[in-house]
Amino acid sequence: MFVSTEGPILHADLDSFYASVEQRDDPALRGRPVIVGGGVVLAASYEAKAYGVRTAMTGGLARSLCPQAIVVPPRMSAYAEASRAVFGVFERTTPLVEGLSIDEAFLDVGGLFRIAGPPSRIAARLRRDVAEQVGLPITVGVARTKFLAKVASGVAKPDGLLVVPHDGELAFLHPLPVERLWGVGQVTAGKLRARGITTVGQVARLGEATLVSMLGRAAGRHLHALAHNRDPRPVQTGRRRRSMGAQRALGRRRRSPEELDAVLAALADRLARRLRAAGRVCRTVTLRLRFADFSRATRSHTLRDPTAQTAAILGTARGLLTASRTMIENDGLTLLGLSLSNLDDDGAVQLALPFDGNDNGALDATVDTIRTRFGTGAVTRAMLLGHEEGPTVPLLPD
DNA sequence: TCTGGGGTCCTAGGACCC
DNA sequence: TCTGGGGTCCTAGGACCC
Repeated sequence: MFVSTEGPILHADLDSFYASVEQRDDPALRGRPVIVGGGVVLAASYEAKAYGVRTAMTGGLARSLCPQAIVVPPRMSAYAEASRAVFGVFERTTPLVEGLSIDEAFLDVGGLFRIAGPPSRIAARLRRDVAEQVGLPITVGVARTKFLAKVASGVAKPDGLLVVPHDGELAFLHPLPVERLWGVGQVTAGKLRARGITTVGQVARLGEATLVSMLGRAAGRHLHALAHNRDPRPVQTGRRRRSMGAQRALGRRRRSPEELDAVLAALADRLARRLRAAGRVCRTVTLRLRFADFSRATRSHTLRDPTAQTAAILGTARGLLTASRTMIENDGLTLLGLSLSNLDDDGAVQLALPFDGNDNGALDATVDTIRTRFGTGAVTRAMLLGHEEGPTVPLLPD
């Protein structure tokens, strides 16, 4: 983990990311309203947004708003690849990159002035590099703090660049609607609106104690600080994920216990593989349930010993599912999810040996060598690592 | 229109320990 | 016999983000 010194900070955010990748890869989609995703809108091109189509909207509503939209299924691997390429551009701009999601990041460019010029020039070049090297539009907000840089990119979208000058921070911030504040969603905006508060400037005039009594301690303090543009958080590289999850929507049809168990087993298997591929272990297994009325419930169990084994994770998940049987039968289950948290690094030692892929005998010999040296039980996983970017193939079952 | 899939952080009560 | 204050961990729920 590396923590930076002090701004200026860029917030770089790809525009309508999935839809832009689709338009990049299929010229027939350019300039036309594009919706990625079927049941729910995962992303909409700006041409579709002009008709009111929004992310997370149901497909039916989106099509009724924009009947001429072209709906394409998501291609997650293409987006992951595009994301890697864009983050490559980020890393060549500055080593101080904090990824926030697949399509946005903070970049600390303080200290680059002498070699790269002022932040506005760095940001302009970043946008040009992403356009030329990856073929995607990206918006960049520049400010002294993370929070303000993020607000700036939100205001500048799409395909824009906005620099908030040091002496114009509050003049920029205070006229904005409260929804622009990071962390203010529907619920919080509703609470504020109920008191007649619609702009950031109005929030700033409220005392911290008032905000805390309205929104709770953390949210109140957070909002108070942001409204006054106080955000000391540095750009942090190397942040690690704290949980890992997978879920499956089930529709409204009633599912048999056997069907549910099959879904659960698939989720546990997928997660355990991802956990092992990341070299990590978990201690807490959480079952996520959603019901016909869209209410949700979670049931969790914390293990004594951390694990990344499919069997241990699935066994725990099965226990939680069994304990939730009555709820599931009464309320109509529509989604089943599993989440792993309390993550830690796998303590395993990894030993890699060169191996001629054409010679199966060489693999056995390698495993034997390790077993002779470290004991029969020492080899719990054998992975075939490809040259360069090749896949990692597990050779022994867990 | 009838609602995906992947995450982060905070709150609050109870158990337990010193 | 009745009692304080502080801390950590676990569980469940909720807001929010992309």
